[in-house]
Amino acid sequence: MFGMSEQGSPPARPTIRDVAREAGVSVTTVSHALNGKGTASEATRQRVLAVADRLAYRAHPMARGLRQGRTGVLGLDMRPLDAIGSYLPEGVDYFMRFAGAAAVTALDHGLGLMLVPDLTRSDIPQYAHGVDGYVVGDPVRNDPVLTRLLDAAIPVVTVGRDPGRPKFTDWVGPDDAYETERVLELLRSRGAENIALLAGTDDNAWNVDSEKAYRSWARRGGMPTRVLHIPEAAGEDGGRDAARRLLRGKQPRPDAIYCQTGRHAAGVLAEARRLGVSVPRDLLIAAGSDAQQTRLAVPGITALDLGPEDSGRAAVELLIARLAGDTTPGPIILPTELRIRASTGDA
Amino acid sequence: MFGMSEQGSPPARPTIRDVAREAGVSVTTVSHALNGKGTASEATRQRVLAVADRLAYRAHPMARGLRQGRTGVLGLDMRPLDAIGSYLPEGVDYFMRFAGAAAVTALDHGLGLMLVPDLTRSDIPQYAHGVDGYVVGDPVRNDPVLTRLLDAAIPVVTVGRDPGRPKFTDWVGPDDAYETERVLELLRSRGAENIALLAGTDDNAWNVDSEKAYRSWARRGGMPTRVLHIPEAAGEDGGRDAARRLLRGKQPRPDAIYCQTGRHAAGVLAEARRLGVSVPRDLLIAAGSDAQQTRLAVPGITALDLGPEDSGRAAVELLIARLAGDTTPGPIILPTELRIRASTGDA
DNA sequence: ACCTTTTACTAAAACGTTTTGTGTTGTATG
DNA sequence: CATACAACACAAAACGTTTTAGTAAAAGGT
Repeated sequence: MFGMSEQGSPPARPTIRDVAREAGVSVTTVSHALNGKGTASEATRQRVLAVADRLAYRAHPMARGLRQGRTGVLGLDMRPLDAIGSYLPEGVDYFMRFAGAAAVTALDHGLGLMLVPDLTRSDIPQYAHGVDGYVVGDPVRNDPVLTRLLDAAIPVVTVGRDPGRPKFTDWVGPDDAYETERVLELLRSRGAENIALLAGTDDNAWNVDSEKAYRSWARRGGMPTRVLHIPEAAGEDGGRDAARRLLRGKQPRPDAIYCQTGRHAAGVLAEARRLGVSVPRDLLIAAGSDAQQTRLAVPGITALDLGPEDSGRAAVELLIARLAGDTTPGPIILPTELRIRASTGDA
Repeated sequence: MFGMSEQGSPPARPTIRDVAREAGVSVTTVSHALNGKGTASEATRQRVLAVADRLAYRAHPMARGLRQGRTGVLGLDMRPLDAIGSYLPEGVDYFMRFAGAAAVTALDHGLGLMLVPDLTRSDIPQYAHGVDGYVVGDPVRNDPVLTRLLDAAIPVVTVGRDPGRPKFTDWVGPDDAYETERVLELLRSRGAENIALLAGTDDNAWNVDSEKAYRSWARRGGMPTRVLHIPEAAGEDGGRDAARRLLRGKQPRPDAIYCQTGRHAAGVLAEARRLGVSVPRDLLIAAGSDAQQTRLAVPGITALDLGPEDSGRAAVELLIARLAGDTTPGPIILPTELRIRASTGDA
């Protein structure tokens, strides 16, 4: 106490001790007054608040976090981040809307959201342990990040399920199978009889469940199936290549193509046009994920708007509920919007 | 010491005390061994590392941050975040590339990046004080967030300068005046003799310096000037309205329009087409910011790629340098790329 | 042999907050 | 009058790590 060198000059940052000294009470009373705990009288409380305000006192989150064992910060595994440098705006659109909604939702609960670059690329960095829980998007089968976080006993909620963890139910997201059939039904109602699927190659539930639903739906409807697996990272080029094979190959030409990603769909559209295949007259196109490419294409491409804002919001809320001890079973299924555009023609 | 209930069962999360106990040394020696400090012998160090690895020990960032007075986390003021819910992807593209590069750069230095929703909307939340410094983009004149951060003695670097703070030099970004003239020179070289400027309404340096440069450049070249101020949030609709006024008004019709934002430019293009004005034959269009809209437009719109990745990288690096005590004077001027597309015709 | 420096280690303080445990006083009730 | 409870406050411990301050022993120099 006598060694406190701050006696000579004001501290750079006021601490709870400064407030206690000026208010003439103990640090316990200051803490109680500021946090609505204990039994401080109203008069004491007001005095404390006034002093804290005058000194611009703010609790140090590190100290508080250390004592309380939680920090008030959530982590967001920023999975598509690596692609930014290579200029793949597919993830940009979806992810930003998702991250934005997540951040706002966190803030509404007085929490922060920390962007953590793709944890699949490196071990969990030191600072990333200082969060109360994580949101991870589109886990792949037996996702390594999910493994790490679960091993480290860090609470986690995913968007989409991990195909290799059927018992992990802390996830939110659309019913991919149902949504896929929804688009297929639209294509059928617009006259399609031979629908090809352009799937991605990531081993995540989105791809897995959508393809499974496609095959099941086609079989039940007595329709032919044709699936091409194109890496998500191939983007529009991948879509173009696939369209060439589908529209110029030896097999019967499909009259509709359902692409998982909007960029694949944009590539298919561009190549169809180049090959003289008219959309939507000769070929219908739809995408399982809305993006700038589907919105700005001419003609606009019908797409499932997966509602990244809803996903971000729901994921954060589920994580907060889990942190608060809520054990309501997951998953939380979210609706989507089917944005009908010219690529699927008129009714 | 005798009250330590963890004696009966292993702690949920190993602490440095557990490592010390098992390695048979003090906690000081563990800390030194793990952090490359002190004078631990090599044999002791190896023993400590082995125990720490076996116990999966990781320092608690809160405790470390409290002791060291820094956390290893940077904050990013996510200014356009609010617009996400209203589906304005203008900011999405630029911001995501910016934030992504910033996060990766931070990680490369072992630091984290926390997204903090627009601080202009609320006071700095508690958690947001637990960062070592901030990156703030496009400050407006006497930016309130900058004011708050500087008042709280939180280190800050901006992308773009604050027009009301000529003495604040901790910023990175392009030389907006120079870059504006560059585009104007291109338009002139393509035959333009009457260039209109579509500026934004945010009172930030980007708008201020670009307009000033435009007026100065036109006066020096004996060219007429015409400036319309359109709110950034008006997006393509704003661009369309402006084009109507410029192309249908009583004043002489411009033969080129330079738009600050890519969305304004896309709106101008759409309206010109609707009015039967051919681009680039009758009208040249250029944008001061590259975006999906400028890239995907038909014809593609010539635009300045402001290099958000470079900005994000440079801002984080300058902030890290400042935190390390580096006092090299700012600002750090960054180059841009002029992406020439069909909207400005051929050479 | 003696003094100084280096090696190798430790105990305790420090960081700033919240929580636990306790004491005093006043009031209500049997 | 005695007992129980509530109001109001405080001191100290707790949280987990890093840094400060110190000591014993070994090594090096004169």
